[in-house]
Amino acid sequence: MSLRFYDTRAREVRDFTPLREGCVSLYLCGATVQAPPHIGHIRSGVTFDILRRWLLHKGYDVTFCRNVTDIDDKIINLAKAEAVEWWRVSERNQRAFTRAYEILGCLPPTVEPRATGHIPEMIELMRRLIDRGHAYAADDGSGDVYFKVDSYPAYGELSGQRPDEMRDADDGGGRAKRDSRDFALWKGARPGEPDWATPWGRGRPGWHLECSAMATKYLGGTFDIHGGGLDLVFPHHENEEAQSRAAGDGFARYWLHNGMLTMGGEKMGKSLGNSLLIPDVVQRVRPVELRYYLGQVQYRSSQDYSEEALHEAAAAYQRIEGFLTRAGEITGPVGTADVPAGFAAALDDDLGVSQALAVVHGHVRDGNSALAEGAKERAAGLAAELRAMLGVLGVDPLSEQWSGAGDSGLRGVVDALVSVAVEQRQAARARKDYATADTIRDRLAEAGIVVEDTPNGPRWELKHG
RNA sequence: GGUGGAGUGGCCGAGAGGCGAGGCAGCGGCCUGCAAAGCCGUCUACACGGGUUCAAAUCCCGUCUCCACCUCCA
Repeated sequence: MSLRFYDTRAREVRDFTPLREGCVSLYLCGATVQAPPHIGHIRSGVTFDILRRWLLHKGYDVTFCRNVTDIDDKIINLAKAEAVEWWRVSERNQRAFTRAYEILGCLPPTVEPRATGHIPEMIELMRRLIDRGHAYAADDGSGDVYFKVDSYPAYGELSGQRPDEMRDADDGGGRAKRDSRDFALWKGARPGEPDWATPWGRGRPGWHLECSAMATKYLGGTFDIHGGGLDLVFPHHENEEAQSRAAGDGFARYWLHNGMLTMGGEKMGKSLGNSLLIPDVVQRVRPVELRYYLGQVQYRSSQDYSEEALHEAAAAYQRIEGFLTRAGEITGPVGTADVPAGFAAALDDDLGVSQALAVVHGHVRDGNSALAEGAKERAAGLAAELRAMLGVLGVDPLSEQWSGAGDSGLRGVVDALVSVAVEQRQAARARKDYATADTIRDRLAEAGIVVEDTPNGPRWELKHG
């Protein structure tokens, strides 16, 4: 089966063929860095990280551009409230995003451009739009530049909106708009706010312009995939597409949008006061378990966060992890293999992770059976395929990211210490002194160490969560 | 008012005209000194009301409920 995606614009699943054979250009609307990320932002990050890993696995050369919008009203207002420069706010939050992506094991983007670093590109794009009659500088000398929506008949095609049916925009700043649907490409300077010079006066970027400018700079006038959250379809992506196409670019060939993360059925949002921040959540489960949780639901569905579901996901992940750990202990280091066909077919079909996970769990079950039967080769083969699948999903417990290689020095020490206790317990068991044996096991458990008796003797590991 | 999406077993979540996704939890069994882990079995569900069909969770009509977007938003 070939790779296919649900394209928001076409409103259907389409076979994916890249513009240039063997290469995929991918643009993701990253963050407007006005606050630290909550787990909804990171769900989006994980979704597109899985997409990227799958494309890489399939052999594509992926150029992944994830932008940072480092200036907007909220950033400016926050800076005012804190009496600091605007860039201190955006830098601080950008670092929080970067940390969060790292903690969750998202591969760094090929390029991560920031809006304010691309003012010349934005000016050039506005120039093209004005020359073609699709934009105008405000007559009032404010420095505002607007996109002329009625000059672009296809406006609304991406989001399925009909301009006539839309509610009147009320974006406050529209001082000199000729039509209420026109949107600001550029906002004229206001006292005490950052601004940059343009041929139409000083000012700062409007929201949508930066993505068009940066996407085309790094990926070309036409590129393969544009991704982002479902809440960006309108107006952000509609406006991006309008700007770029009106300027003569082809822009995105496929539009992918991830569903929202909700809490109690309501969208998680910075402004809604129901944000769960990454540092809080990774207190409750390990980062890899959070990633597994966020990545287990098909990306277009909304996902309702709950503590219970989070812990269920952690339990499911630990089961997978347990098999790989035991397989490694019994059969030796787990090797590499390709992913099973069923897994590949599931991911090819619009990133069907739930189907893919059914294959993952099937391998875990079969692998456990193989271990129990002493079928080492079979177990090793299944473990290798399992690792390949988990690698695509970004949750391979044996990968450098998650294997905890950093503690290896301490681990040896702990192993030696635990071994002393375990040997004493074995001695007690041998003389059928089960009270002593159980006491030792209980005390280790209190210390966070789980001892299991297996046909190959006792083994131990650290308890999670 | 417009646009789009969703309602599945105790819970999370796939699927999409017949052939029990998967996970978590529970229960029973095997294993174990007892556990743990694991394996096997079990709980057979698709918002509601009609209809089409040999057959509907899946198609059609209607109803209800919820969500997202149309305003900053991943």
